[in-house]
Formats: sequence, C-alpha cells, structure tokens
Amino acid sequence: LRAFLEVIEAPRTVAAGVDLVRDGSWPEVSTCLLSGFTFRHKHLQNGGRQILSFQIAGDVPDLHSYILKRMDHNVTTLSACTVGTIPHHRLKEVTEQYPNLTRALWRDTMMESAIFREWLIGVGRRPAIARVAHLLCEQFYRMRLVGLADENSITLPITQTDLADSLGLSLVHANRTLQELRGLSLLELKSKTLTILDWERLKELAEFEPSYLLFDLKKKTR
Amino acid sequence: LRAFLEVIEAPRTVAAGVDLVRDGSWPEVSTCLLSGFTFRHKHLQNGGRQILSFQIAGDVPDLHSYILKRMDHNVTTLSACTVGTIPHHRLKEVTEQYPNLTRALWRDTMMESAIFREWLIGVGRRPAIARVAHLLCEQFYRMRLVGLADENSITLPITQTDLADSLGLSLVHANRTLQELRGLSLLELKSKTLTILDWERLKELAEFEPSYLLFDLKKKTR
DNA sequence: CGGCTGATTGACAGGGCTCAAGATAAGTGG
DNA sequence: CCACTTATCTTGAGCCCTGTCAATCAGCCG
Repeated sequence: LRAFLEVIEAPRTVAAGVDLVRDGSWPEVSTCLLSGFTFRHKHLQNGGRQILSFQIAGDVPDLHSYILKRMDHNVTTLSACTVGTIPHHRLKEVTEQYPNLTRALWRDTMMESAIFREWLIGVGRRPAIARVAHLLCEQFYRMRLVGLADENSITLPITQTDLADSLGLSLVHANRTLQELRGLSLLELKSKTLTILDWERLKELAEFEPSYLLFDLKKKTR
Repeated sequence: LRAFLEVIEAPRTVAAGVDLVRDGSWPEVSTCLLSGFTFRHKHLQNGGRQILSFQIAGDVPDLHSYILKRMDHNVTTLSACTVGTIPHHRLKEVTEQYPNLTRALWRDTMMESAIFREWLIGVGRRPAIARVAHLLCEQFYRMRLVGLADENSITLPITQTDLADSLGLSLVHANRTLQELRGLSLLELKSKTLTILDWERLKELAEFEPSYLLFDLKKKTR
C-alpha cells in the first residue's frame, strides 16, 4: 500500500464537469481520485448517454487504461475533485515488485466488475423504482464503507439527468420515480444530499443485497 | 502461459445445463473452459433472470472467485463442455511467481469488464433491435478472434429465452426482433447456428465498434 | 407416438418515452 | 446584494415500444 501511495504524483484540484480522460485516447498515466466524485460515461450516436459508474475517494477511475491501453469511454468529474497522477511505467514497477499490491488492484477491478453486473441486472430486469432505489442504496452503502457517510445521509452531487442516464430511464421518468420514493417516505434527494429515511424498506424495495460490495467478509453488516 | 496451463487439473466433460458454480458459494477452485459455452446469470426475487455474459473456449468463467472469494451469481453450461479445474492455491503460487501471467489474467478481467460496460450501454440506451444485433455481432466477433468462426457463421447454442434474458427483453419481443433482423436479411439464427448475412449493415445497425474487444492493437481488423 | 423444449402468433395493456412548458434553484457579473 | 442567465426540477398530455397472457406450431427423442 505504501508503495502504491508513493507512485501517486502531483495532486491537483479539478473543477466539476471536466473530462479527466476521453473516450478513444491512449493515456500514459492513470488517475487516483483523492476527493470528490467522478463518473464514467459514453455517448451514443443517437445523442444518448449511458453513465457506467460513479467513483469516490480512493478509486482509480481509469486504472484499466494501464492494462487495456485504449479508453473505451470518458471519465468526467461530477464535482470539484482532488486527483493524483500515476504514470503507467511507475505502476508497472511497483506491481512487478509487490504481488500483493497487484492483487489488491486486481481485486479492485473485480469489485468494479461486480458493480457492473449489479447495474446490468437492474437496468435489464428491475422496474424503474427498484432501479433508482438500488442505485441510491449502493451509493450510500459504498460511501458508508469508506467513512464518507453521516448517520443516514451522504453528499451526492447527482442530478436527475445523471440518474436517468445511469439507469436507462428518461429524465421525466426518473423525476417521477424519485417523487414516488419521496412519497413513500423512503428517502430524500435534494441540494446534492441524499438522506435515507427508511433503510430497511428501501433495501427491500430495491432488493439490495450488499454482499457484492464486500470482500472476503463472511459476516455482513447491517 | 505454460505455467498457467500446468495448473489446470483434470479436464472433464459436463453436460449442457449444469451449474458449474452457484450464486452465494465460496469455491476453492476456478474453472477453465476448454470447449463449449457457459454463461453467468443471476435470478431475481420476482422470478426474472438476467444473463450477464457468455464464455467461450479459453475463458475462466469464475476466475473472480479466486479474488473475491464469494460468487455473486451462477455459472452454467449452455452446451456440453470440457472444463479444467484450477485450485486457488495453485493459482496463487503461479501468479506470485510470474507477474506477466498475473497481468494477463488481470487483463482478462479488464476485458470482461469492458464487455459488461458495452452490455450496460445496450440494455440502457439501445432499442431492442440494436441490442439484439449488437450481442450477435459481439459473439461472432469474439469467436472469430479465437478462430472458432467459419467465414460467416458460428455455432451459437443460445435459445431465444436466453437472448431475452441477456438483453432485458421479454421472450416474445426477442422473438419478434429476431424476425425483424431476419426480415432485413441481416442474419439468420436457427438450429444453434448464427449466420451473418450482411456484416456491414448489421454492424451499422448495432453501432458495433469492436475496439473494446481488442487489446493493444492500434489497427482494427474488418 | 406421446412428451418436451423451443419458436411463433394474436390480442391487449401498461410502463416509460417524447414533446412542450413552466416553476425553482443556483450561479454570475456588476 | 440585485438583475439576469443558466441549470435543474416539475407537470401535463398523448402515444408507442415492449411486456403479459394464452395458445398454437415445430422439432427432437426415447
């Protein structure tokens, strides 16, 4: 871990809405997100956009450019962020030296893969309300895991447009679905803050089963 | 690579429709698919099923149980298969010894991740016909890459039910969409064989851009 | 020749989309 | 701190893509 921290160069701040990496590019460095939010997304020919995932502090949103070389989507800041740069050649050095570090990064890739699978399940088979609920559960849970949550709320600078583009919904429908969740007194999402009002019922509605976010823990929390 | 092949134990044949690994289990071994087809999938409470990906010869469908320990979905044979077993402890030995092998496996994980992203884009933002077309393009292309394709056809033992569950469609709609593609003379899918009739038009309809399936190739084929 | 699994069809309903305006909130320059 | 601009959020209306329900056909196998 120490070795990994060593290869992070030059932390800098970036404003919201800035592309960190572009679709189709061949980066020589990866980026470690130290604070703030970023998201991956891709634009389609028909003008649509699909958001693929959100990253929080500690994530390396474009780690895969180290392995796959070519970016197949964009990474953009959702809020103002602090990011550090990791040159690929340095990454190569430390991963060859520390197999444990490699395994940790690989695990990170695996967990992200698990999140993709969960999203796919949602977009493919869950009705809109469960989809929205699930995404918000996931976000809350992940941030709680790394200590970025208050008792029952998190900072979440996601607009309804972003939500819609993440879940394969239209903006209008995302809005109405959110209103429905609000009407059920399950949660509140306004001014960049998500507040969970009834975790148990929300979890049930979303069919949220957080084990995919945990690593090697036979015991589940909450 | 040689080291990797060494750790594959006891190849055996498995009939179609058999679960290789179950959701929620904690396997001690992974499986290498030597011939045939498998797929990952997960069942939902409401009776629905989402297929997450298909594997072909050479893939390790449950590699991630080595890293994440717990399976968060099932892996089932789609056809009769030959599979080899890889004990996790052996995998640990060789990956610690050969960083290049680790990188190759990691890359495999990354590429699968890229495929998940592509599926997510499809299910989230593409209309049914493009979704079906895209999946079939992908399957054809991948099999061609590893030499499992004829000039313009591949063996593909996918039922329409499977197709529907992969793409977040209903069986009925999958059927009609397939008929539409057939009507456009773009492809043919019957008796476990997919035949591409007009690759260019199909590719265009699907917005299929195969670069996400390639590794470190600046030049694209076809 | 029954018994299955898989493919098709028809009819009908509904969840979610599109179009089009407004209403709010947030951000900015002066 | 205000006027103005822009981003976000809401609403209403109408329709269409896709789902559900229910049968009917077709192919394969013992």
